[in-house]
Amino acid sequence: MQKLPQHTDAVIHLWMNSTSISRKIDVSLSAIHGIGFTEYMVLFHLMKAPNKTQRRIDLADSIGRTASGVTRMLMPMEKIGLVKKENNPRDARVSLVRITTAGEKIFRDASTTLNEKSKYLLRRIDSASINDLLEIFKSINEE
Amino acid sequence: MQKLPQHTDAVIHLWMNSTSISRKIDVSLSAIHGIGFTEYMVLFHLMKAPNKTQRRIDLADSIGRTASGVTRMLMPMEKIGLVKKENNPRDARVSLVRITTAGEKIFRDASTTLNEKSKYLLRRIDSASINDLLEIFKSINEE
DNA sequence: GTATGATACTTGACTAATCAAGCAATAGTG
DNA sequence: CACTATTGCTTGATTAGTCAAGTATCATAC
Repeated sequence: MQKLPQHTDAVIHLWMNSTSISRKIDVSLSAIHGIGFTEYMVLFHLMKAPNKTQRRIDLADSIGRTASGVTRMLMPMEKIGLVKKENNPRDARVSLVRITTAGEKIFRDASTTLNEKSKYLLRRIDSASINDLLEIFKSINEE
Repeated sequence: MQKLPQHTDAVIHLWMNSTSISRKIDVSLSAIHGIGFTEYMVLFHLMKAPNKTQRRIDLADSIGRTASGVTRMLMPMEKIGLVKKENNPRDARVSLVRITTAGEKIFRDASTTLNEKSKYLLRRIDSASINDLLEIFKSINEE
C-alpha cells in the first residue's frame, strides 16, 4: 500500500483521535450528568450566545448538525428542562432556544468533568503544543 | 461564562473540526464511491493488516466502534463485495475479514478523492504545522 | 397588493450505531 | 478431565441522526 500524503494522514489521524476522545468524554459526561458531548456543545453555544438564546438553525450550524437533527435533539432536553422554547415576536417562523437555570447548572457541573477529562486525555502534550494545536484548528475554520 | 482551560478548549475545537471535516469527506466519498469515511477507514486498516486480513474485534478497536457496530457495518460491505468473511482454523470463534480485489480498487480510487479533499480542507495550514499536528496526534494516542 | 421565492422548522421513513443478552468455542484451574 | 470464566460474534430493542417532503411565515418584484 502506497504511503499517504501528509495532509491525508493528518485528516485520518484527526478522525481517529476525535472518535476515541469524544467517545471517552461521552461516557464520562453521560454517566455523571446524563448528557453526551453533543448536548454539552448545545449548552456551550447557548451560554456564549447573547441573551443565552439562539435560533435553532444557528444552533444546528454551530454544532454541525441539520435542522431536523436539532429538533429531535432538543425534544428530550426540553423535557428534562435544560432548555426552553421561545418565540421571536418579529418573525413567527423562528423558534428560539434559551438555556434554563437548570441547564446552566448542568453546564457548569459538566464543564468541571470535561476539564478533568480533557486534562487527562491531553496529559502527554505540553502547553505550547496545545497552543499550536488551537492555532491550527482556528485557521482550518477560517472562511 | 467563565473562560475554559486551554486543554478543554483544545478538545472542543478538536470535536468541532473533526465533525465538520468528516461530514464534508463523507459527502465527497459517498457521492463518488458509495462509501463513507468509516467504510474507508475499514478498508484502510485492512490494507495495512498482514495478509490484508483482520479479526472483526480488532477492526472494531481500530476504528473505534463496538463489535456489533462492525457486524452491522460489514453486512452491506460484504454484499457489495468490498470485503469477505473467512474462518480462522485455529479458533472457531473468530471470523476474519479480508479485503477483496474490488475492495482494493475502491480503496485506491477513494484515496485519490480523499487526498484532494484533505489537501483542500487543510489548504491554509503550512507543511510544518501539519507535521506538528501529526506529532501531537501521535503522542495523544501513546499508551 | 399579489404572486413567487426563500427561510425556519417539523415530520415520516430510513440508516447507523449503541447496549444488553445470548450462543458457541476456547482458555484456565482445581 | 471437568467446570468455570473469558472471548468473539450476532441479534433484538432502542437511540441519534439523515434526507426529502410538507407547512407556515416572511421577503421581493412587479
